[in-house]
Amino acid sequence: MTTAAPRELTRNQSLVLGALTQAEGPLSAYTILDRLRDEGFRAPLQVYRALDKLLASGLVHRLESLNAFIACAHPDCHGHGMIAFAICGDCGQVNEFTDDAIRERLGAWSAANDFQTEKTIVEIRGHCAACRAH
Amino acid sequence: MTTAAPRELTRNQSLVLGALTQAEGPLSAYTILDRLRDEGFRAPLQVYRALDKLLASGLVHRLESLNAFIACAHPDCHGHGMIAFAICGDCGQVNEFTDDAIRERLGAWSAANDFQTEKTIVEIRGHCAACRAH
DNA sequence: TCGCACACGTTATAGCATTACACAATGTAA
DNA sequence: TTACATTGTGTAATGCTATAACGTGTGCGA
Repeated sequence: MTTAAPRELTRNQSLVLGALTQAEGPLSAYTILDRLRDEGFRAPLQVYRALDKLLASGLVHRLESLNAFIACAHPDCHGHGMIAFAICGDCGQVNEFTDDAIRERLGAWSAANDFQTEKTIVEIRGHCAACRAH
Repeated sequence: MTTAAPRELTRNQSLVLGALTQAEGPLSAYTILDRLRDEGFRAPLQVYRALDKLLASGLVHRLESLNAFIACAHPDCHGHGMIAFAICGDCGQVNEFTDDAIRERLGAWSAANDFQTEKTIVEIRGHCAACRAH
């Protein structure tokens, strides 16, 4: 997997990335929009267009099971092929991690089935230790 | 992981399951609704309520990256903890499979991080062999 | 100067999911 | 039997997520 061009960010892209970086958890596109109204954002498309670029460059990840977005937890080493997320349904905290064995197994399945992988989604939903401690 | 109670299906649940079984690929809730209008379905909630039960019993799976649903490909052995899907972005075909190594690695991460897993999502998006052959 | 690529702004619309209220059928404990 | 809880159902309204289809402006290489 290769890292996308780290081209300079535009104003809108920087604002969206900033909103996600400041947030302590994932944000929906519409929540981002609300948080950037003071900066002049008026329409969802302004957010989605910025997100498209940020996703392509690996600076932001999409959580499919949440329809939400989060800043990459490893801002220096984006671009690896498989990223997994553990999502606590109680506090909303997200833990980002990678696992070479999982990546290898998914790669093996793709090879065995002649399937060309474009994106891999691994998300585990559950309850974190802190929340389970009541 | 334990299989949910295989209680008898109601009429609505049977109709929704039937629509998904007949379909050759995943269906959105609104597509199911359209296909069941002749059976008397009028509102999205009729579909979503039936889907809730079918998902809980393992007869149907939700594809998070597609916001769509598909009948379980192994109707006899539902209830296993991790199911992976390979989704072709061209033809829409979905391949369902399991992998003990992946399940084991995700379980190891959960144990190491004191995370109680409730649901695991593994989806790979890409292009199947048939579609890549033009 | 022309044409192209890209980012941006706005309005409208499409697609996915839930809330809220009302009613009927069933099972069960008092 | 009465009272209550549970479960499934029907309908309308609403909310959340994402994209289509316009048009504008700017920078840059041919």
